[in-house]
Amino acid sequence: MATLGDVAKLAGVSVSAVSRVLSNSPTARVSDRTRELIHRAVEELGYQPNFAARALRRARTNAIAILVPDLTNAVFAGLMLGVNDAAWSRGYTVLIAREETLEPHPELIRRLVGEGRVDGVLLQLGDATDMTVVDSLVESGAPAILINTMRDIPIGTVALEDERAAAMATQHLIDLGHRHIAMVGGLARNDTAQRRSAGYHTAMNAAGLATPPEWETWIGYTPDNGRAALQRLWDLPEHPTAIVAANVNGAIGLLGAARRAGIRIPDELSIVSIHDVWFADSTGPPLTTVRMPLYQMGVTAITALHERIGGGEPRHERVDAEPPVLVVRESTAPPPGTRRARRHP
Amino acid sequence: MATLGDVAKLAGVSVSAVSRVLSNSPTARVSDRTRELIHRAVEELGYQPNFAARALRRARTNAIAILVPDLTNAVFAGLMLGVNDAAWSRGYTVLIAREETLEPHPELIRRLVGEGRVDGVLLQLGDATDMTVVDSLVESGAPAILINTMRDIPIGTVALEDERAAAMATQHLIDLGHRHIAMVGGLARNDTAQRRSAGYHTAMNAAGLATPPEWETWIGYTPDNGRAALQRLWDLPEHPTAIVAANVNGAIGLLGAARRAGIRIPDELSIVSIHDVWFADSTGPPLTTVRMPLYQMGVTAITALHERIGGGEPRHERVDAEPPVLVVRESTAPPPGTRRARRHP
DNA sequence: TTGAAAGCGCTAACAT
DNA sequence: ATGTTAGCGCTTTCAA
Repeated sequence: MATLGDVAKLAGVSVSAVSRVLSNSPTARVSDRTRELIHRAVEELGYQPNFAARALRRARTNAIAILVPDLTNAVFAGLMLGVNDAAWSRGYTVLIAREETLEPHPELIRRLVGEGRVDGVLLQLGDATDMTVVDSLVESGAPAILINTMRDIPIGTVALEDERAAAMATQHLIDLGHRHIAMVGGLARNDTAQRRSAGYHTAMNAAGLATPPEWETWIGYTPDNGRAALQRLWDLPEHPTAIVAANVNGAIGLLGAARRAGIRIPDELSIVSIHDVWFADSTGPPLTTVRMPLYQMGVTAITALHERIGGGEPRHERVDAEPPVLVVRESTAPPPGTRRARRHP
Repeated sequence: MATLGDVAKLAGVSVSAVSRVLSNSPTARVSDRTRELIHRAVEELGYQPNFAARALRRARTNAIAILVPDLTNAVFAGLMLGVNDAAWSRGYTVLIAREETLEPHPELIRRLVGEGRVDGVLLQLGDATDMTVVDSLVESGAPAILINTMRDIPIGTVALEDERAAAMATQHLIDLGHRHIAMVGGLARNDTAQRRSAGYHTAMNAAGLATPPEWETWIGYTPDNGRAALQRLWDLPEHPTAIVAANVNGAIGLLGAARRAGIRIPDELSIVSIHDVWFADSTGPPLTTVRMPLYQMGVTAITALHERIGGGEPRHERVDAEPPVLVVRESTAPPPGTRRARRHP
């Protein structure tokens, strides 16, 4: 590999001249002739700056890491897209790690940031994540952004309009004529779960509908959790006619469990979920969802991290430039007994 | 951040002693007392070796990159899992990039490897990828492994048992009694598409069944491609009663197109796909698939890349320790007219 | 067994 | 406008 020195020698100038030209800072005053010479030499040698040397010298790697609990989660995939695009366009490369990879969370972060492998970290907490991570992150002072989180801590956070999305989903069911609507939520300690629950309650209250506590589950966002939630709801003496699923993965579990239990969707039970995924129109039946601006959240997270790395104060951002949108498919319909009447009023 | 020098000073020894202890090479002979002193100092200062300095000195980053055409593809997600686990357990961090990120493929790779950001690259070619990439990769001499590829080129490759999987899928349909079986394949220049086609033909020939060329499409692996393929097959005077989809994403498109066209699955048309994804049991109807060892392929790819980085010759690996397995769900059934008879012989 | 010292390739302050 | 030079933090001869 050619080095700066090689280029300098070939061009017949000093290394600092080459460095100045290549990092073309506006303050660097170089004659056109020299610049020309250098560019020619760079071309001829196929010179590429050495990443490690540069990183060592500048104490900056221009790399960031994103830590997610689950690489196969389609919701995170949407997020990743935005993160990736925004990161690369700002000159960052993206390092990816699954949580519990190799070592517990705080060690991982300490290693990544402490060894100077990355300039900052994007962190999507999982249900299983030990919450002390956040404390140790705060303590470490490393530039980091918590994704899908909105909490008053001295780390940056970005979150979606969860409450609004849940209210929209709930309202859609109310508009269809449902009065018995359940909420299949996330873990109670998860702050998105809290906000989505709040949105559900807001919409229900506004419509004057009851929300008995046994109609709200707090099990989690996975397909398995969704299955468990349906089980629990169906063990109740009275069943809801519709469900708001706080997460699309849970909704998919719900769908599978309903199929196995012989519950017809949407005839007997309507389901609407928060988060849209690309295969939502191929589930059985195609799932009605509220699409969230995940790509945009990825972009916002990188922007925030970039600022933080540059020395900015931690901020708490809500991604609201693009509103949630209801995508009506075939998993929602008027409640049993009212269909015909409503369809042909 | 504490440096080696800080540790040395605190321990009252030289930096070289510290370096030797921390990189604990077997040849390094250090007294127990010194070692003890050093460890204590490391502990006290919370020392972490600087990544850039080490990389500069050793001309090794212990990072690898994986380039995929599409971050949201669930098939690649399965692969990523294996790659990630295997990489971290060997001490590599994983850098991820979507193809066309920022710049065309060869530049990207040149930058990643040429600047010494990573020690090697894992590359999943996409349908849209310019094939000159491979040439320029070969020419560059950078350690790289082509995933899902089996070609006689001086770069390592790893591939699955595509032919076998396609034959299994086809045989499943034959066993159900189908005689008119179509193949919805990938692009002809894609070598997995060729192998899957071959498997289909093998099974069909062995059963003495006809494979008219118009019953084999070569459009591509995406859901859209799947929709287009169904369209084309249904424009034919005679329809197949079953389809082997060379890729699960295409199969999902097929499912959607069938639903929209009012074709009942599996009653009128059976569909089986290659590659299983986690939501395959929630599609409408749940999709019969042939599951491939994607995780294992990721592990194999990292192993091969690691060897290559260590100076080994490029090898061409087939991932066959774990055979493909047929996962029968509800998208396949005996052909129309034969169901009752076969179910109750 | 331990230490001194020479760089790895680059940037930036300083000198010319 | 251009060149010289001192490190960034680490590994690794070489000497003691």
